Amino acid sequence: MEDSYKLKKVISIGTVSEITGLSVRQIRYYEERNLVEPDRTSKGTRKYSFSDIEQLMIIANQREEGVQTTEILRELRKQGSNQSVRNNMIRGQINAQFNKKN
Amino acid sequence: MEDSYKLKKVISIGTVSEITGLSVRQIRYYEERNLVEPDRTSKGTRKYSFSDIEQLMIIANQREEGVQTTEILRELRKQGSNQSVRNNMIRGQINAQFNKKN
DNA sequence: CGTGTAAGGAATTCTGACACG
DNA sequence: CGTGTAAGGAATTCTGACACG
Repeated sequence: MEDSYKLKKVISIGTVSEITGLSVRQIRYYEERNLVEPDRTSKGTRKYSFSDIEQLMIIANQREEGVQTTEILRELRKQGSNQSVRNNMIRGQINAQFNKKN
Repeated sequence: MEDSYKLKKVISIGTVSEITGLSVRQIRYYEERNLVEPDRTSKGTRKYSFSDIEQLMIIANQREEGVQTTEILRELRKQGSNQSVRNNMIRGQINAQFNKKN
C-alpha cells in the first residue's frame, strides 16, 4: 500500500545506534564521509531506513577489519551493495553505468 | 538477516503522527483504548512498527465513519486485520483460538 | 583518520489534568 | 467519548570545536 518498508526513512539516530551498536558520533561521521545519507525532517533531525541500518552494519564490519572510510566508500559503490536502491529505482540508469564503466 | 521490517518497532510517535495524519494525542489515546500497542524504550518513549502505522490508518478510517473505539477494537479482533502478527508468529495458537471461538 | 566529550540550544516525548461536549 | 491544550520535567538531537593520535 505504501512504499517499501525497507527504504522508508523513519528511524531516528538513537534507535539506529541501539540497533547497530555504533555510537551516534560514529553514525554522523559516516554520513560526513558519504557512507550513508539519511533524510532530514523539517527541523533537521536525521531519519534512517532499515536499508541504511544494514549499510551501517556492513560499514561497521569493514571498520573492524581496519578498512578506512574512503576505501569502504569505493567498495560500496563498486559492489553496489546498496541493493535496495538498485532494486527499486533507476535500475536502468544504474545498468547503463555498469555497462559503461565496467 | 534481521526480523521483518514491517514488525520491528522503531518509529517514534512524532513520525507516526506525520505519516498517519493523526495527532500525537489521538495516537496515545488509541493506545489507551488498546487499539495499538507500541513498544517502550528503556526511558519510556513509544516505538511503533509499520504494521502499527497501517493499523492506525485503519482506525483513522473507522473513526471518520463515526465508529467508536470499542467497536473498532471488536472488529480488529474479529477480523484479525493484524495480519502481520498472524502471519509471523503464534499462528498455531491463533488458529486454535479460531477453532475454539468461531 | 576516527571517535570521544563538554557546551548550549532547540525540539521531542511523557504524564496527569482540565476543558468541552 | 474523543481530542485539544498548557504545564513541568526528562531525554534527544543538532552543530562546531577541542582532544588524541
